[in-house]
Amino acid sequence: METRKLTLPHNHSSTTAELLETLPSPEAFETSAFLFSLTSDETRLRILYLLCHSEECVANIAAYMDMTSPAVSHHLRILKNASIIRSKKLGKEVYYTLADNEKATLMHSIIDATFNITHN
Amino acid sequence: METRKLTLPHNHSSTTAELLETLPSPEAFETSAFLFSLTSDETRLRILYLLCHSEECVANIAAYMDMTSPAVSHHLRILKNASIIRSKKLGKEVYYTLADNEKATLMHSIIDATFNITHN
DNA sequence: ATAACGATTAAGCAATTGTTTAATCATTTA
DNA sequence: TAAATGATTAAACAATTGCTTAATCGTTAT
Repeated sequence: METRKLTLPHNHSSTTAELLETLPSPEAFETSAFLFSLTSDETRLRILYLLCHSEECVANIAAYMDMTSPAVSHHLRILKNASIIRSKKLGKEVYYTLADNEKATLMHSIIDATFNITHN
Repeated sequence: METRKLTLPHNHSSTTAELLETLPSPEAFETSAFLFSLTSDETRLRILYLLCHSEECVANIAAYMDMTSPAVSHHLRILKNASIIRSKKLGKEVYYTLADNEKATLMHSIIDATFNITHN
């Protein structure tokens, strides 16, 4: 395993050098940024918020969002691929809701925390 | 004030209709999505993480990120405009660090919470 | 004063992303 | 079996975004 030796142009403080030793892994940064990207789109955030509080079929989500079903389907696939939501098929309809795992719970609480600040 | 009356195509459950009454405001969705967009870019997330734990000048951030200073400056401006970081000028150098306000604290704790999951 | 250095700005570009439209798949109903 | 309905897929397009390069601004040092 290769580790890059980093020499800063200006050595102002010692904390930064120490910090570099205890850094989250590149994968942690990558997957964290990806999780944030899921809710960085307003449309997707609204869909996810809805699914945090109910279980709905695509047609209803589309009506609620005032969007076409292909557009909604696109966002649902992104959230589903990320394992943030789950789906079940009943007849012709596919019902989506928040998944039951650590990542989904994290996203839910992050959204709630943000709304506590941005509300009003 | 106009409120849109929404009729869902399929009325499966009553919870969704109730949910629509207690929805966060459109502005809350907008500003929340914007906050998430700040850390949805891996580069910006790494910069913000660094500034959560130290105060550094642009040249050092650029060295740490292995990026050009214009590229770093671009991300710093985005974070600064969002009031997540603050800057002070000392001589030729501009030092950046996490801002001291509710939004910045929120972002910091959100990042920490996410790393707790994505780490390993 | 002028040269050097750190930082920012601006223009151009490549890549990514969200939406539209049309077509297809799957299930149910007539 | 054929028509209708809900959902997904795919291609095309517009808009956004992050980075590069070059130019400019501000401060310090020669």
